[in-house]
Amino acid sequence: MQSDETRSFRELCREHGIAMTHQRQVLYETMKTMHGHPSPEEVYARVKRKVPAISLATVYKNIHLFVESGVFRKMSMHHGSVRVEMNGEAHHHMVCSRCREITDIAEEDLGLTGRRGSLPGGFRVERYAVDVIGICAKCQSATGS
Amino acid sequence: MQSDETRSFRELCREHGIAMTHQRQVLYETMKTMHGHPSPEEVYARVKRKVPAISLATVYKNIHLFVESGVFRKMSMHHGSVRVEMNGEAHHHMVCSRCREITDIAEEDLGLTGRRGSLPGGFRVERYAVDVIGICAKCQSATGS
DNA sequence: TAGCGGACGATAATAATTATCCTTTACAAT
DNA sequence: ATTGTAAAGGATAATTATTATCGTCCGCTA
Repeated sequence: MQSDETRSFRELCREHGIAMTHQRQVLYETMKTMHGHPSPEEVYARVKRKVPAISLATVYKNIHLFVESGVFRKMSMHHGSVRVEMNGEAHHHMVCSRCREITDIAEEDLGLTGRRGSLPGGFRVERYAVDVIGICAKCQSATGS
Repeated sequence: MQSDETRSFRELCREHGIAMTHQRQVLYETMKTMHGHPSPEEVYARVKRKVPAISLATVYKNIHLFVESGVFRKMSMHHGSVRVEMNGEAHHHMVCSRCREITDIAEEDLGLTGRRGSLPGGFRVERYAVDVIGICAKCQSATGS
């Protein structure tokens, strides 16, 4: 007997040309429930609850695999470590230069219009990653500045 | 006797409230001559030619000090290590997702229009940091893809 | 279901950065 | 100019994040 989740994950793996394993499935489903920009260590801690014997190396290897095969997106990092993007919508980031907190902002709320097509030097554009650097509301009220 | 450079660096230090040392002066003047986004190791290698006894730790400590006190700007990193921005003009970055090379692009060449003022959540905007993710010309011709 | 290549787990190794600790220097007050 | 003190430098140990290695085991195709 095979659950719906397992069946669809098996298909997802096939689409992306990777083998389906128990660890990968738990990893994938755990990550899907996480919000924000989890670090490998945070993912590891969560997955360990379901698969206690899992190795941190496996978490790293599969996060990379997911990113390379396009299952998840790696975000441009302002944290000190690799982070994965759990928000599937087109969006960008507001980075507080004081407390380093990173908040998502929807692309339409940003009101940015970029030139599509090609850029100087024959660079082929895949996507834009915009970081808005500034001061978040919390830090503004904290110091009054 | 004191050279003009030394005199002005002494002033710079005073303005930023930091002590003036020989190592700091050489570090500062060396970095000013470097282009692109040098890594601490690269800066270290260069400075070593002038001050062979300098320690890598000193380079790190002072790069941080320069960034914190506003002498130089830290760039959002897509390299694996901390980089300092040596281009004073308003510009953004094109990041090759294949070879990781980062090239500057002038703000006007990017042709983006941003909404100034405040964003959702009361976030006060200081500046935008745009990374254009894509494939550079070299990697395009290398694989033909 | 057999066989093989890839995946897993444990852990060593590496890279980047930071902390420690002792010596030396810069700077302000004398 | 002299000196006291806090900060800076140098050497290196420690830490953190990540990757490589390697023997064993499992998923997938024939």
